[in-house]
Amino acid sequence: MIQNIQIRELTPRHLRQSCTNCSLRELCLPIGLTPDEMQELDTIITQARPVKRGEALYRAGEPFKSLFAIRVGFFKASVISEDGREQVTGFHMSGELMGMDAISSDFHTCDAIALEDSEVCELPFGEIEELAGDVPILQRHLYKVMSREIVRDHGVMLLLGNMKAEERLAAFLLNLSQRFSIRGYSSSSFHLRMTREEIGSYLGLKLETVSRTLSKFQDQGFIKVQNRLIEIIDGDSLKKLLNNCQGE
Amino acid sequence: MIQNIQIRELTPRHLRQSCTNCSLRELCLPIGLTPDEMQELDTIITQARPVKRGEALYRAGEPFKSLFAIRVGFFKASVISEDGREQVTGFHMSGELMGMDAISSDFHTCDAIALEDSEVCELPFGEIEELAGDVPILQRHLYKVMSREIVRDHGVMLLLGNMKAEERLAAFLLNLSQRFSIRGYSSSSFHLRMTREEIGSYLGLKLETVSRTLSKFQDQGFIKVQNRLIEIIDGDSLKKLLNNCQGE
DNA sequence: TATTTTATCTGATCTAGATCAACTTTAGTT
DNA sequence: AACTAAAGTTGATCTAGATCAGATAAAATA
Repeated sequence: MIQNIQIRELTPRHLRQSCTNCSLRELCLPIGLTPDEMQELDTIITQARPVKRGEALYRAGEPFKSLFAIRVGFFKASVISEDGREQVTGFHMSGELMGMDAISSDFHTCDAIALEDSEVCELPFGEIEELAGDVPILQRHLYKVMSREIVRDHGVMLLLGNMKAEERLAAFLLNLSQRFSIRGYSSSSFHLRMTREEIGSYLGLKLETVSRTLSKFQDQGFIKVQNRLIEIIDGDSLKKLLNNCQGE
Repeated sequence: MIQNIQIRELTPRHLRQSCTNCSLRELCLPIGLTPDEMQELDTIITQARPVKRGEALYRAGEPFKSLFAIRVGFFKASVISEDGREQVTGFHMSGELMGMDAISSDFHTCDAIALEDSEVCELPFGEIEELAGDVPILQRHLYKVMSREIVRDHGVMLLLGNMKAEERLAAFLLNLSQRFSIRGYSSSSFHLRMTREEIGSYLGLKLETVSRTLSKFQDQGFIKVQNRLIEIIDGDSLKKLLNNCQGE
């Protein structure tokens, strides 16, 4: 089930904790560190950095220095081929870690673009790595986060390789819904931060198909669409659409 | 360029070194360990395990204990949806590491099936992890290998989301060719270990389309196809096919 | 507020690749 | 070697989604 692939360690409770500095406590790093270890982690992490809508957090080809944890906001990650075609590889929201693709070559391989005014914590990878050598739970956590990204990518491959347009859109909406819900936002009503074209790029569809399919869902009474505001009226029907493609 | 995404640290020279035990020396772990560290790594790694063609190395849902390094042979990794549709997420050959997707949840999320008689080294993850805490170069290497998998997956997304059937097949053949070449095998003549259906699953195409496209390439004089034996006659034309989709 | 510019929707076609079907070849098995 | 099952090829159709085109509508900017 594509909408369950995005397993999270975040819970609304964690999000609700006060977040005085840019610590990862509330973000994406493990519960279970000692106060000392926490302290050390905090010293590594630089001040929160704002990224305005439309700005790049990093771009493919830039040298890799840090991972980034999204504190608030919304990003797209995409690979651009030389002729300018864009493949969106993911949409990322608060509490998620970006930039792991860059570890392998020491250069970023994607662009990361803010789709709304955002704030990130910079995690200098060298220092994180060093600390991880001393703090097994942190090391383990990094492996898990990277592994989760791999699992997520496999889910997208399944979607792109096997699903029909309606199934892709349904999976996409349910996945967003679930992720907003986990962060304490409404699961039934949310604002799309991306264009139809970006959705299409992610789902391997043209923007017209995205638009048409959303309209169709609206006609069927599954959702209500007002430009980028989505209201999910009948999530069960959306899920059924997905099951048709997976469960017998 | 899809065929360049698979960056490797292996060189034919490494492969040609004698390989007395199942050590990772020749496989996929870093050059640069001290003899002592090597020693320690060797003690962790259990005896080479044979996997017969058709057998599963592991299956989705099984508890995760170890990563596997392919010593010799060829595997496919795939996610199976409940209705039985298969999405092949990758083909893996000697020197590659499998099972990293399982770290996130402690359960395997893919099936790994041998496509020819193979041999793997089992790397108990708990112990590897522990050793990595003491051996920064090993730790770094693990991060890199996982990151590389993420990059590879993004390449597949680009392929599935943006490319036409001919482009996909061309990318696929060139990628295989390159990987065989790196391992000291011919880059211009190789045996496909997988069925047309498995190729299709990986590339998001039906087996008929795979078959037809291979025939077309043969008619155009790009390749020679004799069942599963592929001979690349005009690799430049294949590359040009790819450039059409990427370079302007 | 007026004016661009950019995003979205919807209809009318077109087409790449899926689907259906029949046949051939290869590989396993007795 | 004969037999069976599995894999591959090729042709004929069909269709989901792409493409092309024009009309709105929203958002950014002057």
